[in-house]
Amino acid sequence: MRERPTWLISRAYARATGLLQEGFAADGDRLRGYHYRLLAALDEFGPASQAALGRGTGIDRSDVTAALVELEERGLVQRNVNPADRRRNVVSITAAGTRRLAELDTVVDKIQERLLAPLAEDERGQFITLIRRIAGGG
Amino acid sequence: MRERPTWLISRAYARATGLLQEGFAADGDRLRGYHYRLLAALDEFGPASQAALGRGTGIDRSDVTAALVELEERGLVQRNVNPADRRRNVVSITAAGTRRLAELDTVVDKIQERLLAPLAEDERGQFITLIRRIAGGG
DNA sequence: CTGATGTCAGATAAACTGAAATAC
DNA sequence: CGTATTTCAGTTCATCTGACATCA
Repeated sequence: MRERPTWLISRAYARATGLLQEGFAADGDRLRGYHYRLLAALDEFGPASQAALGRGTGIDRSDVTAALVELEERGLVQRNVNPADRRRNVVSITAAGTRRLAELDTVVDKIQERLLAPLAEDERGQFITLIRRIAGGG
Repeated sequence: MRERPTWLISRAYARATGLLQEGFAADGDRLRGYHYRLLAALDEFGPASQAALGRGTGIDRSDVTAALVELEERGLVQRNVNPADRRRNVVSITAAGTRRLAELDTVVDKIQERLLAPLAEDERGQFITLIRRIAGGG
C-alpha cells in the first residue's frame, strides 16, 4: 500500500476544522479560525503591523485586513496609524480581546483533547514537535 | 507559550494544499484533491458503491457524486447500477484511470518529499503513524 | 522610481447542510 | 412504513490572486 501523508494531513485537518467549527459555532459571536489565530498572535507577540501579523500567522494580508475589521467591530483589537510610518497600522489586543481569547482557548483546549485522544501522552509531544517543523515558522 | 496543535495542523495543511494545488495545476486537466483521493481508494480497495467510497475517503456523499461525474467524463472511472441493489452504483477505476493515478502519484511523491523535507528519515515514519491515528480510519 | 502597506473585489477548493427521488 | 443511496442546490471557511492608492 502506498504512503500518502499529504492525504493523511488532509483528513487530520478535516477532523480538526470539523471540531473547531463545532466549538466556535456553539460559542456564538461568529468568530472563526482567522480571528482566533490573530488574537493568539497579538497576545503572544504584542502589538504589530498588519503585514507582520500576516507573516507571523501565515494569513494573507488581505484576509488579515478583513478579519481585523471584524475584531475591531467587536472591540477585541484596536488599530492606530503608526505615526513613524503612516502606511502601517499598529494593531493591539484590548482587555476585552484578552478575555475573549482566554475563553476561546478553553474551547480549543477541549477540542485538542478530543483530537489527540488516539495518542498516548508522550506521543502527543512527539507529534507536536514533528508537525511544528512541517508547518514551518512556528 | 501555549501549545495549539490544531493551529499547527492548519498550517501544515495549508502548506500541503499549497504544494498540491501547485502540482495539480501544473499538470493541466483540472483534477483536484477529491479526484485523487477517490482514484486512490478505488485502486486500493477495488470497485465500491459511492456511499462506501464516501465512508472510506472521508468525503461527503454529495461531493463524491460530483467528483465521480467529473472523473467519468474524463473516462477515468466507470459507474454502473448494481443489479442486486438498484439504488447503488458500482464504481470502478478504468485502465486510463489507473494510468492517470500513477502519474498523479509521481506528482504527489515529489510534493511529499518537499513537505517532509524538514524531517529525518526515521522521523517521517513516526510522523506518518501518528497522524494516521489522528486522521482516523486509515 | 522602487518597494512595502493596507484595502477591495473576486475566484477556488474543501467541507457541510438540507431536501428530494428512488429503491430496499 | 422506515431506511439507505444518489443527486441537486446552496452555504461556509480558508486560501489565494490581482489591482489599486498611499506612503517611505
